[in-house]
Amino acid sequence: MDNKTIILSRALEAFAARGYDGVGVQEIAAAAGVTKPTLYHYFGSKQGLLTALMDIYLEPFNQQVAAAAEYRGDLPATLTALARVYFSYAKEQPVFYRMLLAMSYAPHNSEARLVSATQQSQQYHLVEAVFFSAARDHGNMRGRHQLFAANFIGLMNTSISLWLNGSVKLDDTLLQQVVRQFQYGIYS
Amino acid sequence: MDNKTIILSRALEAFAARGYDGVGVQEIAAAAGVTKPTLYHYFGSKQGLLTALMDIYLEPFNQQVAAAAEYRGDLPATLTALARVYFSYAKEQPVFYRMLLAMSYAPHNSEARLVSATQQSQQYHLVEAVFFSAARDHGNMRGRHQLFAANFIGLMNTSISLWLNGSVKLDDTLLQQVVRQFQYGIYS
DNA sequence: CACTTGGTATACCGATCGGTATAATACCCC
DNA sequence: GGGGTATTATACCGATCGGTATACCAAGTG
Repeated sequence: MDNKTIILSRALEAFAARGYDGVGVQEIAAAAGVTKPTLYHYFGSKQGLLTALMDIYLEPFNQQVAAAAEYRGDLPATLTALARVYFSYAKEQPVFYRMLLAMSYAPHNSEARLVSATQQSQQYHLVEAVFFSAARDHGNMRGRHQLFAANFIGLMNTSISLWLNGSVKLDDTLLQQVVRQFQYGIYS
Repeated sequence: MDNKTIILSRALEAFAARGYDGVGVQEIAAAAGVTKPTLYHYFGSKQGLLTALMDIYLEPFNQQVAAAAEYRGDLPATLTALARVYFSYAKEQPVFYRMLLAMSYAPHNSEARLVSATQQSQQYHLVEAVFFSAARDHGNMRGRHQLFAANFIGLMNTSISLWLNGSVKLDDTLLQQVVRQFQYGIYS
């Protein structure tokens, strides 16, 4: 691994463990076995380092979500596909997902939030679009896309959060439970 | 208002807006119109300031939750009462609730998380106990108390989060929706 | 009056913050 | 071998970090 990759890896670990504001650039450089100017050569700034992290890890995730979010008339199937993408990505990149969760709920004016907001809202809109399309087939859902999207993503993140803490197994059983739990409440 | 109260108030605003790590003690003192030694006279440390904030705001909240979490054989009624407490408290103390949400999802080793963890887990256990008791009447719930508690609190927080961003109205209609959305998924 | 007590300010501490100017390497292409 | 280009380290910047030693001052108490 070259230094650039090592820096990214150590930065991710540190940010996920103690938060963007809780970690100094110096510390990341030391953990990566380089000095600060090396880090600044590659990323320009602390914010640039976080942006690079988000770009690298979030892009493939967003693509998978976009693919799973294509609504073809079967809402349960679409939701299951979406949950499968979320669960499998969390299992693939647990450390990054930890950081992502913290940033989703970080204060609105924090530096970390500003960097992550754009790309995360993309995902949100993709999920929202699913419910917007599905409203053609389920009239009683109309006007509640935003709430549904937020609730569905929230439910998935709750399970992933429990899994990250070692409280549950993130398997197909739980996935079906999440989809069912959410779905039954929709039609009411 | 005396200086102690002013400091607490300004600290809450700052922490909620930019996070515990993102705000310096100096800045809080300046916003309160005092100097650092005054702040340290009352709270001893930055962590002490956060602890004082959590104690003051969380104690009445926890008491209300404890009262609402008494299960008397009617699960829908208990959940509705719980949601009512959460919603009304969020409306009463929106700035504090913002800070609380951020801390719930903050990285595990961050200073802010360590301070807030104890008191927040109290609430979590209260809600979990509701489902544990309800499992006597609804056998199919058995063994899933933790997941149910996390999901229910998560659903409420999602709504409150949307409300804090001005996306939804936090009224009785939404409250019923949350309870129903959650409830229908339980019995499956 | 003398004396304590709680609250506040001036001025300072060492450490760390994010960031950089400069220069020395190491490598590749000519 | 020469000339770039990319990568790295030494050493430093001003600012801010959390925290404190000291002393002043107002209010209450004997």
